[in-house]
Parts: sequence; C-alpha cells; structure tokens
Amino acid sequence: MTEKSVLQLRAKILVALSDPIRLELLDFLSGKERCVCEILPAFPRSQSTISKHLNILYEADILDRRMDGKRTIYSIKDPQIFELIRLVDSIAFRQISDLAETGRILERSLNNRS
Amino acid sequence: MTEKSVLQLRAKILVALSDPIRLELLDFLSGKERCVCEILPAFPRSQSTISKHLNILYEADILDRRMDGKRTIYSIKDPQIFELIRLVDSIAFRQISDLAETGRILERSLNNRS
DNA sequence: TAAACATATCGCATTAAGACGATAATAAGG
DNA sequence: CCTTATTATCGTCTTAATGCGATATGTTTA
Repeated sequence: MTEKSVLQLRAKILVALSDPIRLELLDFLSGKERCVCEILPAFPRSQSTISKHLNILYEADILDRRMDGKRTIYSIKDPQIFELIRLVDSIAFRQISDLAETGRILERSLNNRS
Repeated sequence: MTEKSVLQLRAKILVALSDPIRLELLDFLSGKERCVCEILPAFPRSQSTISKHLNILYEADILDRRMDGKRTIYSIKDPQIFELIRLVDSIAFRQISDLAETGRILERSLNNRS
C-alpha cells in the first residue's frame, strides 16, 4: 500500500539530488543548520534561484526548515542522505579505478582532480 | 580530454538515476543481462527512446554492453547500484514512517496512491 | 503603523530533457 | 552483393527545468 508512495518518494529524492547546486547546498548544510541569509552569499546565484532550490530539497523531505524571527533556517532532515552521496561517490571512484586498470589512468585522472 | 572527477561522475550517476524509465530499466536488468530486443517489448516506449535511455545509463557507467552477433546485450556494470537504490528507498520509507508518527499520514498517503 | 529585512513566489525568457518517426549503420543469412 | 534484422543516431517537436528581476508575504523594529 505504501509501495507506490515509496516509488514516488524515491523518484522525488533522486530528482532532487540530480542538480549540482542542490548537491552543493547539501554539502554546505552538512554539520550545521544555516539561515538563508548565510547561504545566499556562499552561492553565485540570485536569491530567488537559491530559494527555489532549497524548496525543492524541502519538498523532497531532504531538508527541514523552521523560522527564527525573520530568518528561515534550513537543516539536513536525515543525515542518511550523506550515506547515499558517499555511496554514489564510491561507485564513481570505482569507475575511475576501473579506468586505471585498463591503463587509461594517465590522461584522465591527472587532469581531473580538484 | 574526457576528464572525469569524482564530483562529475557523481552528478552523472545521479542524473542518470533521476528518471523513472531508467530506474525501471535497471530493475528489468537486475539478475540477468538482456538484449535490446528483449527490453523493447517490456516497455511501452519507442525503440529510439529506449535506446537513448540505455545509452544514458551506459554513459554513466551504470550499464555494460556488448555485441553478440547482431544483438546488443546490456547488463548491470556494478551491482552496488542496487545498494544505492535500496538506500534511497530506505530514506523514502523513513519519510513515510515519520509522517505516520506525526499523524499526518492520512492526507499525504491517501492522495498519493493510484 | 511605517519602515526595514528576510524570504518566498510570480511571470517570463532561455535551456535542457524527453518523445517519436525517419534514417543510418552494422552484422547475418541467403 | 542484396536483404533482413537489430540497434543507434538524427531532426524536430513538445514539455519541463532553470534562472532572474520584480513583487508579494510576513516579521521585527522604530
């Protein structure tokens, strides 16, 4: 009965994570909660754009938010989301390692870190 | 050249997973490899559309492919991808549980099934 | 209650994603 | 070679996502 909902939520979570700005926002919020006024100066995008991205993460239940006076404070709702991202990274890392094994490590990996 | 950092690969993987058809394709390929000619009849989309989705998964290094005569056979490259999906589901499931705890299960889950 | 802040939302322009039919490419069988 | 089978790619259309300025909403402070 909740089966369908899990599938829908799964899709919503994955879509929410499929944008580089939103991944950076999660990174920025790892550790401590932040008000929008702290987030804005850290990102080279308009206020409306950031607000929208934050809302997408909120709607996907990845972020929590609460108001404190005139500030809105966002925080990670479920830290397991970082486990998820780490798992993605480990898959990505293995892909790079596989390249290395087949001898094509040089041109790819030297240019690529940072 | 085609340089890939972990961050870029991370994004590519997450984008590749952010489409419902592609998630179904992965599910269909779990367990055994399949040729395109087997995949096509299982999905109500055009051949060109399926081919394109398969290629996106291949480009993200999520699928492997090889040719066998005139067939192209796709398979899961790294089964860890299913671990990833299970983790997403567990996060989604926890979201549903949290709703239940706070008593807001009704309006959401009733509206969301179908 | 007016002014100042902080954030969300609206409207619109631009870009990217998805779908599909048509066509190209390649291998196998005659 | 020529034909058929199988899959990939192209061109195009439609729809969805992103970005931004402008404006609305709500809160605090004077």
